[in-house]
This record gives sequence, C-alpha cells and structure tokens, in this order.
Amino acid sequence: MLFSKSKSDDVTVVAMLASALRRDISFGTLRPDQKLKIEELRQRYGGSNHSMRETLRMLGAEGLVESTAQRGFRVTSATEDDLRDVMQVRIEIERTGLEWSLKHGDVHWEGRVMAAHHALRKSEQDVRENPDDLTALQWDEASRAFFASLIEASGSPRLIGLQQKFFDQSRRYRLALLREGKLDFDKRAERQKKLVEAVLARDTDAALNALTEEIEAEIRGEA
Amino acid sequence: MLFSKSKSDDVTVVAMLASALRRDISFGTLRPDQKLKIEELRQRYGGSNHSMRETLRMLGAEGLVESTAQRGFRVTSATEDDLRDVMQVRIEIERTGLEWSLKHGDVHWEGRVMAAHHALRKSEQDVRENPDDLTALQWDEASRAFFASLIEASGSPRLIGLQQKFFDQSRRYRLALLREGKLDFDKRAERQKKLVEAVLARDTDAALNALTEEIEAEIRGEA
DNA sequence: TTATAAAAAACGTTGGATATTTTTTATTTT
DNA sequence: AAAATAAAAAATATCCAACGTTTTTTATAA
Repeated sequence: MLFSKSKSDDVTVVAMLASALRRDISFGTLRPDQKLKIEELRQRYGGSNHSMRETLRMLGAEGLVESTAQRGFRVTSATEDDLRDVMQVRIEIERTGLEWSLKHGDVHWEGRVMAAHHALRKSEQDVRENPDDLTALQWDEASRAFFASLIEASGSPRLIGLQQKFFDQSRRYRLALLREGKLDFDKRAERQKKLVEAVLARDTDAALNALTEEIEAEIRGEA
Repeated sequence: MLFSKSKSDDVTVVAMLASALRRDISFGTLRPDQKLKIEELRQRYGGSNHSMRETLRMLGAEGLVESTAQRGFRVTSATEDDLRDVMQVRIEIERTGLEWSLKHGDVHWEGRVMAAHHALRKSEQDVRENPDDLTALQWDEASRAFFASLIEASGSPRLIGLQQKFFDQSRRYRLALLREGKLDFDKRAERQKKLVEAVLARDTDAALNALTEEIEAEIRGEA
C-alpha cells in the first residue's frame, strides 16, 4: 500500500517495478538527474526491457522521471527551484481543494479529517522515536492521508489526483529534511492543530491561511 | 506540431502513434469509454504490441486514456460531470498562472499575449469560413497557444504543464461544440478582447474575472 | 588541443511465443 | 426458464532474442 497506487495493484510486474522505483527515488537511492539505463535497472529490479520501459513511462507521468527521445530516461532533477515550484503548485491545488471541501463537505468529512489528523499524530510519535526507513515511509503516508482528507470532499476527482501527484513529488524533499533532522515536529503539530480547528470551525480564511503556512514552512526547510 | 508534444518529437514510433491516437480521441473517432484492444489498434495504426502499450500508457498520463490492471485500456469517459471537472480545474490552474504572470511578466510577455491573440483571431476567421478537420485543429491549437501565453510568464514550468494537460483534455468537448455549431465566435471574440485589455492594463481582478468568464462560457456550451 | 574517425554502448523497435486472466459461449442443474 | 457451472475463445501481460539507429565514448590524426 505504501508505494503502490491502489490497495493491491501490485498484481502486475509493471506495478511492482513502479513501487520499487518510486521508493528508491523518494529515498534518494536513485539520485536526481541520475541516468536510468534500462539494462542496469533490469538487473537491479528484474523485469523485461519492455516492462521497465512501461514503468518508466508511468513514473514519467507522475513527475518522478523525465525522458528525452532517443536519449532515454533520468530521475527528475531536484534543485531549489524545482522544490519551490512543486510546493508552490501544491499550495494552489490544496487551497482550491480545501475551499471546495469546506463548501461541500458534511459532518462525515469533518470526522475523516479528524481521524486522519489523529493517525498522523500517532505516526509522528513513532517516527520521532524511531526514524528508520519504514517508519519514515509510514509517517509520510499518514501525512499524505491527512492532506488528502482535507480536499477529499471537494468533489473533484482530478484535483484529488493532482494533489496526490504533487505530494508524491515533494516526498523526496520531505524525507531529506527528516533525515537531516531539520523537521520541528512540535511546530508542525501546532500548525496542523490550528489548521484542523479552523476546518472544524468552518472558518475558510483561517483554514486556507493555516494550510498555506504549513506548506510554506516546509519550503523554508521548517524554520 | 499539431498533435505532437514538442516540435519534432515525432521521430519515434511511440510519439507518432500517440499523435494519431490523440487526434482520433479528440475528434471522437475513438469514442469515450471505448475499449482499446491492442491488436485492433495495431491493425489500424501500426506499431508493435509493445509500442502500442507504451503509447497507451503515455495517453493515460495525459488523461485521455484510462487503464485497469489485467483489463486493458479504454478511452477516458466524457460525461457532463467529467467536463465540468476538467473545466473547473482548468479555471483554477489558469487563474493562478495568469495571476503569477501578471506579477512577473514584462513588456515582452505582453507582446506575446497580443501576438497569440492576433493569431487566434485569424484562426477563428478561418474556421468560420471553412470548418473542416484540419482547420478546426489549427484553430484549437491557436486557442491553446493564446491561453498558454497568458500563463507563460508565471515562471512555473509545472503549472504550464498542467495547463497544457487540461486544455488537451477539454479539446474533445470544444471540438464537439464547434461541430454542432454551438460556438458563438462573436461573443468569444468580445470576451477575449476584454481579457487581453485587462491584461495589458495590468488589472488583475478584471483579467481573472474575464478569464473565468471565458472558460465558464465554454462549460455552459457557449450560451 | 582540437577535430575527426572508429568502436562501443544504449535506445527504440520488432516478431514471436506463452502463461494467466477475463469474457463469451455452451451445457447442466435446479 | 433462470441460474449455476463448465468449456472454449479472446485478450492481457509478460518474456526472450535480435537488430537497425542514434548517442556516447574512445582512439587517432591534424
């Protein structure tokens, strides 16, 4: 579930390869700008050349891999500018989604937001005590689920898809911050609490500001 | 150029297949929800089974095709709800892009907007006189170029990518409106003129409203 | 050193083959 | 006659091996 799009989509070879590559790109095992040679990847991850190509095309769609005709694939670069762009777009997408959710969401939606927030708090606890790879991944997934819950009631499948996509793209940066011990979990918790409170109070302005603030803090490297 | 992503990307088989399929999906030759069987497509468009699969994965990334594990590909459906969703997201993306462009764009950007607008007017002329497929396509491309010019100075490559993607997804609807004679070119021209004027006057509010109004008119089926 | 030519590597593509899964058709059973 | 089941057909997802092209690297000459 952690690195496959839907529950048990790992039935196909391509889906499994995609999961494995996603994970390694997120952790930086496959570094930004690194050339992705089909043969090399096959030896490391298995699969035929076609399966691998298909996989890379998929990851291309997700923004994790870039391709140039006749010159193959490489891991999408991850400069400061890239980070800023990804996060800035994320802000706009999630603001829109949250606004729509606040318009259409009912009490059940509020419940799901609270639940996701609660689960995230637990995951934060875990990752603070024991920041190994698996725990980190579970924490990031809980994080994704929380932000996803905010726009869940937007009624726009495409917006939800975009959010997922850009959150996934920002994972590399977030995991790097975690690894470097640059995340201030207390401040995060505080900001997120404010965000949830604003949502429950149906205070659109406050909620959007809190959301923006939260993402911008991540851009700044969690000052 | 018309249906290939970048200038001469039609060097590869997959890119050519993608162009052909894009065109046929846009014109409805390949209808919404239609099953896309590899063998069938191969006979019609050529290419090996692998090339075709890869092509379909690409189109999947673009939102024109959907896939389910073990059950192949089909043309993305195009219900009223789909249309609304695509267009609503388009509005948000383009509003954001235009806002950023207005912040960062210089006089050269203004020039490019004017140029794109001018070219669009010419294309509209053409398609009114002679609405065959090729002309229609050229008109839609001019239209795309115009809207792209508005967000060109946003400084966000990812936002620009999103705009392209959603504009492409909305093409099917637009071409259908044209075919059914439901487009009021005079009104379009008027709205677009207002939009450009607001941009040149650097009146953000007016520009954003005009942009929204223009896209919403298309949702309504150009009332 | 810079330019050029030769060699090696990697990409894109094809054809054919096969196990697995899904869909359709035919046959029982209730 | 409808529902359940079994058998047959179709379609998907894969793999392997091969080959022409293009790109990149290496070696050689200017």
